[in-house]
Amino acid sequence: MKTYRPSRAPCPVARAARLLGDRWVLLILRDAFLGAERFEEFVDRLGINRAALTSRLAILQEAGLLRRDPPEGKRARYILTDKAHALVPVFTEMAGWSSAHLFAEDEAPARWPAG
Amino acid sequence: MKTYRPSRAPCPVARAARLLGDRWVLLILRDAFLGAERFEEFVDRLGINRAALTSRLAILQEAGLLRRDPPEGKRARYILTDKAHALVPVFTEMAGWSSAHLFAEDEAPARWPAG
DNA sequence: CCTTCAAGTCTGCAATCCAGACGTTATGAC
DNA sequence: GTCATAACGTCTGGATTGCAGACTTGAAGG
Repeated sequence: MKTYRPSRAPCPVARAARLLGDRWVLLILRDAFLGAERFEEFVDRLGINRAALTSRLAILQEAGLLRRDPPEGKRARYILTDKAHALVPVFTEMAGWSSAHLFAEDEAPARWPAG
Repeated sequence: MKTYRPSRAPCPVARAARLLGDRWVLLILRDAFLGAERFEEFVDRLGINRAALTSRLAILQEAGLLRRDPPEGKRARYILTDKAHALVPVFTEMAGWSSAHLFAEDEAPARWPAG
């Protein structure tokens, strides 16, 4: 199981990259911003393998971006913390850049956040 | 060798995640923004494996973020394209969030961009 | 021609990924 | 209460990806 050892590099980009430089972490956060909270919900929406999801959820909890409610037991919800909500502008910038540069002219990027 | 198949998801975050959801890609772009241009320079600064660097440079060229000069042959420089320069605000937001949330109170984040 | 350096390539091994099966505990229907 | 179902993981085996470090190749300098 993949675990999280936070970076101690003095460069903030390097620290962020250790956490955010992972496809699943970015997609899980995206879906969490869009309202996903439960384990099965992430599995269904992302098509992620269950073991991979388990490890990413653990990483995000260790990093303080998700809180498990309840902390033990089944049927938990994964709730975004303030620290995670502070990431919204990063995602917004990323979505803006992506919409401008990763889509062909005849393609319409979906809005983010959705709504 | 890891190759780049761009995402065709309609969600811009999903497309960006395919490209930027990789620790090395983020760090290579960071160093390129800070002036790195040559293969050995990235190896020395990042401690990245040469094969891994080769694959990431190929991905960044396919994605249109780096241009190889000259296109063939040895002793090349890797130059950021306009598309890559447009990513600077994403890195700035990311560095701001990281500085605010990934550093303890008694730690001083290095500035980014450096200077 | 000989050396050095830049820019990869190759090899072998370790970590990670995924599909899919399985286990366990809550929850709701009756 | 008890039975069925759903939620939340764990486990296994095989494929893919990753890395360290040695090797290769071509250009430049002397």
